[in-house]
Amino acid sequence: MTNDDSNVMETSGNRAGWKQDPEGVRSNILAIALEEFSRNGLSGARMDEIAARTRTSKRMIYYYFQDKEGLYRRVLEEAYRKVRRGEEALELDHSAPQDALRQLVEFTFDHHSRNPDFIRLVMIENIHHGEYLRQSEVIRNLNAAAIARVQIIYDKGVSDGVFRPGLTSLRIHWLISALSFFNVSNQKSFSLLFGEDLFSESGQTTLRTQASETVLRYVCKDLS
Amino acid sequence: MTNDDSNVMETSGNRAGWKQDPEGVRSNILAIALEEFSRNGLSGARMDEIAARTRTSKRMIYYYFQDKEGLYRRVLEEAYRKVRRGEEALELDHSAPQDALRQLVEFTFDHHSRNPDFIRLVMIENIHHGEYLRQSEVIRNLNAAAIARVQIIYDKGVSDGVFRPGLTSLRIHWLISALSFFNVSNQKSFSLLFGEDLFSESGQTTLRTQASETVLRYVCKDLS
DNA sequence: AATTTAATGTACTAGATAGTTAAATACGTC
DNA sequence: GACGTATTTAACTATCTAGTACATTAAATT
Repeated sequence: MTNDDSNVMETSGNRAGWKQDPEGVRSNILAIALEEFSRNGLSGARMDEIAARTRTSKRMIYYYFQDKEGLYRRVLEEAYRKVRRGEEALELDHSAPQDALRQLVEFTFDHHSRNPDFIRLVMIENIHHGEYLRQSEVIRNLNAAAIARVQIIYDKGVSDGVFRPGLTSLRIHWLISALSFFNVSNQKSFSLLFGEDLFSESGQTTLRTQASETVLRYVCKDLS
Repeated sequence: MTNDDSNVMETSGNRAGWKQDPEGVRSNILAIALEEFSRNGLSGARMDEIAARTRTSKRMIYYYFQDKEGLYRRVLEEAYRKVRRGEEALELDHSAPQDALRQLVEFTFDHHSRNPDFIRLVMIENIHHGEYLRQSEVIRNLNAAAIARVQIIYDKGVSDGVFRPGLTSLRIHWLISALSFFNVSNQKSFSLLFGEDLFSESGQTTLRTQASETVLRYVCKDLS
């Protein structure tokens, strides 16, 4: 009879007073998982490691996200959402087309540079042949905006007579992405093979200018 | 007495007549390992799977390459060597600078496109922060040639008065690499988000032209 | 021919890792 | 305030995986 109480006490330990906080727990898991997947890749990341760094336990990860791939998918979605939200900060519509385009390129360049975790996730996703990106309708709907932004600037530039006609916003967007993405994605290999000059603070400033110059020279009718 | 013979026979199986072929075995292992690492990444690749696809056994992989990382390092080195050998095929020194540069860009664009396994290895290596690239002195010595090739063309163009001065061969090489690399590395994510148009056969032809145009417009004094 | 060395095959193991089982605790609702 | 559901904990397991021990055969050397 009297033993029951003591048994319960013995195993209770620090479980005495915990508060429920589903949303907090979920977002805490996602934040840590983003770091781990981004650092180590899908197969490289360890569920035990993620769990340990979390304020909760491994069981909760499976409770909320089913399995490792489910967690990865949610991390990917969340990363895209966050980055796209960040892009909405840019406001440039009433500038001259050349200025607007320059601003767009330099903003994108900086934005990628500030979000290396996101870049790494996209790299990882490409390693996996876009398998998980393909499964997410959410993400696919977030990206029309990027093309539309270029389209507006380009159309204005053409009708102003400063941009050459015959280009497409898709290809201009591809060019901007290529320069901004590569700058982050291949920073390690490039600096190991060719030196660190381009990736110092001043090197990056110059490279950003080079990027916008490159795009402008590609799009403009005459060189300014 | 008489049992000894039969015992030996029973376990001998297909091991009767095998020939030694160290170099063949080594290169067979490397070729399969390249495919597996390139497809699945360092932590994603499975030693058992590599061994199974090999004409030899797992034991031999460890015999020749010590451990998984040792194998990966050799695969990386071999891939760089092979790709750099492929680049030596290009011969263009006595063309006009604009033509030479255009040829160089389009050659690089195609060369990357033909070697997706190599591109994937470089992506994977960047995910690993260039950890293994850093360890290989072999590779670091292979890359001066790429810059030198650009330098020759650029110097000629400047002294001919067709290229603008003040640029560096390093930055021009960075630009060429960015366009050629991104085209392969981000093909999956880009086509999933923005459609497959750029990656059809005709789309790629146009994109290659866009790449060389981009570089030329960046480098040339006046637009042709 | 005997002996040594290099190359290969087979079977195994220790540890890592994704995922589970079973039970306890908080919270909303009647 | 009793009851059912959502949330959380801790300990456990089956499997996967890198790496090894040990035996064996081909070639080189003497």
